[in-house]
Amino acid sequence: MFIEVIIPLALPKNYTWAVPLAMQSGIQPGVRVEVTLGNKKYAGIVKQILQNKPAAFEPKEILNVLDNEPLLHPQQLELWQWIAEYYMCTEGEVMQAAIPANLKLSSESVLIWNETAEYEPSDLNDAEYMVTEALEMKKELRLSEVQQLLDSNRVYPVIRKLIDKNICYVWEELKEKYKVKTETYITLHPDYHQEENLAELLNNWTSRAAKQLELLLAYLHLVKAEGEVIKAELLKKSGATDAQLKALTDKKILVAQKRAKDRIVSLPKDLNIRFELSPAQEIALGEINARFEDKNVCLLHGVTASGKTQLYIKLIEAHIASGKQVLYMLPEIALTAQMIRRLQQHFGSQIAIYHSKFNPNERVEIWHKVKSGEIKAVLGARSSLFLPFRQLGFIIIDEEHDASYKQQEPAPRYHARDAAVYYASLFGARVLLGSATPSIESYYNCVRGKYGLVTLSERFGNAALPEIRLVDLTPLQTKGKLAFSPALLQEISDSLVNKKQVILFQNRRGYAPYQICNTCGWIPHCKQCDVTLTYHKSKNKLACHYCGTVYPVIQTCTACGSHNFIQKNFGTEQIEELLTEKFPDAKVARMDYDSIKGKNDHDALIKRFEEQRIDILVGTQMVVKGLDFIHVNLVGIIDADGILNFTDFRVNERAYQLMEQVSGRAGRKDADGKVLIQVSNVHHPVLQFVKAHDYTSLFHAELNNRRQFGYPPFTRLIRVIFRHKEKHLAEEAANLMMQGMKAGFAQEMNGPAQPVVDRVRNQHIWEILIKLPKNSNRIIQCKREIAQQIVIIQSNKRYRSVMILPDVDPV
DNA sequence: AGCACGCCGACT
DNA sequence: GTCGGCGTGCTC
Repeated sequence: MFIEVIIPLALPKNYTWAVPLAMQSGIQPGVRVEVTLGNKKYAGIVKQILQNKPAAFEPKEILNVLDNEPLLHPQQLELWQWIAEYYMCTEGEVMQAAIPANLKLSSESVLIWNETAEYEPSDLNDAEYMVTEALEMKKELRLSEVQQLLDSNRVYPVIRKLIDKNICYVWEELKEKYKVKTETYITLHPDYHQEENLAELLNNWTSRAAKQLELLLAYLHLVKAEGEVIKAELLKKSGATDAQLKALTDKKILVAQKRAKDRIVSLPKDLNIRFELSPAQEIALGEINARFEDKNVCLLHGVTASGKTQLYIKLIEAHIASGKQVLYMLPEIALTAQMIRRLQQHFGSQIAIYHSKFNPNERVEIWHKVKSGEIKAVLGARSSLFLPFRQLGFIIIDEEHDASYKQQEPAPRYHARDAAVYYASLFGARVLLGSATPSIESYYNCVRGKYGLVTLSERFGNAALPEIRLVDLTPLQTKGKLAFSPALLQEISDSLVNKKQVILFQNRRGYAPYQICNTCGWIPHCKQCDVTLTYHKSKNKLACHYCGTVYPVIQTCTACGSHNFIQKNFGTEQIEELLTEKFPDAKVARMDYDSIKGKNDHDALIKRFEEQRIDILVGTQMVVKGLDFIHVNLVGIIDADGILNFTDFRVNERAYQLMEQVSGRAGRKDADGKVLIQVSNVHHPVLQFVKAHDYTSLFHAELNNRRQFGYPPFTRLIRVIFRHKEKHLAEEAANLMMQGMKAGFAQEMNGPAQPVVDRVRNQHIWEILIKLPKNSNRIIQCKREIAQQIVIIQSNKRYRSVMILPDVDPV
């Protein structure tokens, strides 16, 4: 028997192993097997059983079958294969992204002391002697311990010497990292289950071991009160020690037993949570169900604060009731405690949360419970798509326009929304996309009848959409950029007087986006990236927002030696500072990547804002995503020009989404909301759409642009990225691909060109953009051609080290 | 991804 | 002369 196995590495293809007769009965697709590859061991996943022995090589035998039952269902393996093909990566890379870290095992080398070793200490150098000494004492050393001992990562030469000298040998140990969490519970020994036996024991207790008697009484008390007794709790409540308890168990009075304990504890379902849908929501719900009669995918276009979440809850309930599982995806950042609490109150232990903040052991437990079907619904970020659902009936992709559904780095560069639509088809499941500002692609799919469309144009509770005012900065900008126009200051002050809250949006972190030498115009740049450094006042450092490197503040201009720097533009940090100056009585807080360091900072800040312990919140993108604050009546966009002046074909779409979503934070309940947009380019067409909250007009205008310039949704894009620390090597490799594909794809190829930021972490970047007609054969052909070109280019050793990365459907 | 093999500079 | 740097090739 031979099997094709997926190894969690970027191997160009899957490898084949032989299965010894004794292990054959345990083999089926989806189980993990222990295999040797080179001189490491891995846990790979069986993809399929092969009928014939491969002719080209002699397969090695697998070492072990690691699971009694498959780790996943056939649909997951199918999804992996689809993602690998569609997004041009290996199945191993998909496996890396899909499986929780603690289910991926790889071996660690363990040095084993050779008992029969004979050696001359004088033959050994210092390092060898140190390791030998430690080995003789401990008999076993893992690679990491040797590294620690020698304070070096390059220990292999030393180990080689020791093996040569017969002092030790190496064993590759494959370790299961997942640990079952256990707790010890205490029961009374069966001898004392009879009342009279127990009474006798207590009555005849000698004066010695008073502490043990005390402990025993504490136990009896606790068991009466709680029904069962956990060791840790008993020791804590009685103040007894481990030794005293051990004495009682040794005397066979008490019994201590271990049992597995779930890490996943969910809130109990709150049965009092009942809510009624508004008439508009009822209608929308009916329409969604009607669309699902003949379409598998439906887009719910609901304005901000229209109560989409309530609709989701009703739909999830219905699907669970029909015995199916549900996946509810949100962008990572929108998975706030607020949201999680809301869902857990409705679904209790039926729902699990899954995102990057969960620890590896918890993820394994969720994995198994989803696989068994015990968990009915998952609320998660992008990666929750890979959970092993058994009977998936329904997927919700909320904020479907959000670009963070597309994974950028590393491979697989998949789009969770698009992959979800394919995944659902494997189960015959329905997909609901939700957004107040749908992506042009999804809305177009509705317009041409591929997806169903349901519109919810009324805010919940009949709240009005916020009034939007443009503030023209041009006449105000006599001496450089201005953070606050008088109009904005007035509105903020009004809000504060009325005890309302304010959100200010500025899409730049730090204090000043760049410093410039006032004498010669020189601007400090990152040494590794082609970007200006942002000044962070609180840390008094310059930071590169691309690679994260921090530099000391530059006092002297490198170009002219002058000490006269001025700061240009505003980051959130400076906005916050200026606000504190202008409104000394207001409580101001900042929400951006720098102020949200710890895992709970984000939730804590939201909570403080919710409780009105903050009056003005300044933030970047982070304030946009799905936050629901009822006391906000003013939203200010400090610098709309910064949003409108990108050079991407999606600028208009993005700018609209951003501004409409930020605006949506205002006036979510009864209060009138107001939005002030500060901008120099007042006549930018997108602003008119934002002002009128007119998504459909934006859509049609944008669709015309896309048609005219041949962009999605009328074409499919594949971007090929070339990266190398030598600029000309990356460029040459890109040119080679242009040449190589000219014959078949001359019309569709664009470039090579350098992106706006053409160097990141010392890597120069060149890109080719291919615009393909929506003809699936042609697209498949093109992908095949790209893959071939990569092989050809890299067979030339000059370009071996150039990174060539295909990115399908780039965002 | 490791890791071995193999070819060129700073040291006992 | 050797140790050790990392470029290149292979793993069923």
